[in-house]
Amino acid sequence: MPELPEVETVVSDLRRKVVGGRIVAVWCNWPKMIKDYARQSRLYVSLEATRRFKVDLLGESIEKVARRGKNILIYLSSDKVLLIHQKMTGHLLIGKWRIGKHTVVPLEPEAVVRDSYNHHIHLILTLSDGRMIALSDVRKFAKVILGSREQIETLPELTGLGPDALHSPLSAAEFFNILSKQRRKIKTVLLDPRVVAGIGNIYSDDILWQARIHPERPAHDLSRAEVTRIYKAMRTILAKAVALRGTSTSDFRDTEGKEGGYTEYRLVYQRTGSPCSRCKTPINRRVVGGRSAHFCPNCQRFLR
DNA sequence: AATTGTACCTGTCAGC
DNA sequence: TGCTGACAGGTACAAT
Repeated sequence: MPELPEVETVVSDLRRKVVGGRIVAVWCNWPKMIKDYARQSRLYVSLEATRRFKVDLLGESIEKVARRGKNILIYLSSDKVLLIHQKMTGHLLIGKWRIGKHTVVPLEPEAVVRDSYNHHIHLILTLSDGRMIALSDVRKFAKVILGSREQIETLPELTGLGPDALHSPLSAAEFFNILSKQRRKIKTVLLDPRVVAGIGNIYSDDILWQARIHPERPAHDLSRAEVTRIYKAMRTILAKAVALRGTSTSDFRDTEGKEGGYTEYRLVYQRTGSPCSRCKTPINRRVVGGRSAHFCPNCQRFLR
């Protein structure tokens, strides 16, 4: 779920609310979400590693928070870093809960109480002032990795990331050079974090609609003018979505349980059948690279 | 080497 | 009402 704007929203919340905090307790009821930095691709983590994860976090202070693609990096004292990836349905919430034997009961804030996320909280870091950072995830795809700064920053999923879709100094000309090496469909290429980091299914659809490019056009066939349109759309749409604190088409919420404001400005994502806001042609949906693509068959023609 | 398919999970919703 | 299948924001790895 969370794409660049949603992760950026969560990161800005963390910076404002928990930097300076000290971790005094760690609770987890889904050990598989804790990955070993040395074997981060392996599914299973030993009980020993889980125990060490908790012990290593105790007493650590949160010094700064950064975003790398869709990864959240929480820099701690003692030269440690906690990496969190929310994947499809992860939510980072800040509040207070009562941790029972089998349930987590929210004490505050009010906004979170009404939502079902409490039932899917699997990790809680308690700060010394009593507030908690909770990671909720219905589908349990989210992952966390704890290691030294060196260990985390050299993880292949970070070193292998392409330039940041919003904040990298990447120029339109450089973007053209990158895309000219890709024979895959442009929609698939935009979704590949090793090519460009931060774009997911919502914004890839909106970017391609804004740029008037069919999602199945091979990336290397795009002209300089077409790539420039994609580049400009990528920057403006992501900046707008960040300013509006993300999209809640599905269930994205910020750390207080509030929805994002970009939802009503969506151009095509999940608007199948609705009239295109440029030409009134009904929006199409088609599976591209295993993901659903929404586009205007008139504005975004395959042949130009 | 590049590209496509599969796995990881649970929930919701449409259709019968 | 209950069942079945499609679909949901991501990405690493296996298979081709």
